[in-house]
Amino acid sequence: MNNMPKLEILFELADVFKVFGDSTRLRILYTLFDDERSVGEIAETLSMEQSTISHQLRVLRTNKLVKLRRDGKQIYYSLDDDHVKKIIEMGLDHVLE
Amino acid sequence: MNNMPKLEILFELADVFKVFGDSTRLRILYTLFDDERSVGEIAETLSMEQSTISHQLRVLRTNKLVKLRRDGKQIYYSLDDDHVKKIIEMGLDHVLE
DNA sequence: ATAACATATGAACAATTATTCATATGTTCA
DNA sequence: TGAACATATGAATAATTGTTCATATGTTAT
Repeated sequence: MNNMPKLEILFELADVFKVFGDSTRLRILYTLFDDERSVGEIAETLSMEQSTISHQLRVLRTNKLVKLRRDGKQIYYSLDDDHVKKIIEMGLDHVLE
Repeated sequence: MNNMPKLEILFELADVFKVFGDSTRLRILYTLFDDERSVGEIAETLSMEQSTISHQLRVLRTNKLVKLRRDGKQIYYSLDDDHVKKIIEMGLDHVLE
């Protein structure tokens, strides 16, 4: 895999890593590691403002890292992709070595 | 792997992803995928200022993604870690799917 | 229809960061 | 020693971004 991807792909790639490059978003993703959670549950778990969580969930959704399901008044978010866990664990390997 | 790491680790993890979250740094890393290169070679390959490359190499070095070797006037950089390729390829998988 | 609740959104602000320019440091060779 | 070259560094600037506050949208039950 020695060929540099096209610039356009590189920008997308950088954007994906940018999404992982924020501790709030990482915490949200970890909250969703096992199960779906509503926005309120996530906010309470992390002791952060509902608005902050909602904004960041939008970033995660735009980048296809989480998906959502509406159930009545609540909206439940869950991981959208198996890559998510793998990418995080790869990064963790690097950090912990 | 359902346990959320300590906050301190999460910050470090976010920092690592932040490093990958910039297209210039990704391009530099790709330039080093196969072989070491001097700062000047990298700058010329990417058609970017020597100073820009040097600044970003420092970021990469601080985060242990590249290492360096001096040879005369030139300094040759190379990937420091097998994780680097793997993390990038994981991200690329996500982008390309 | 209206109240109560859950979530999303827009504007504003503070903080971070990538790049450039100018210059400093370090190395080689005459 | 001094000139030429390679790389690093500091300051300045422009752009991006995370959070908060206030409010809008959407849903349920009465």
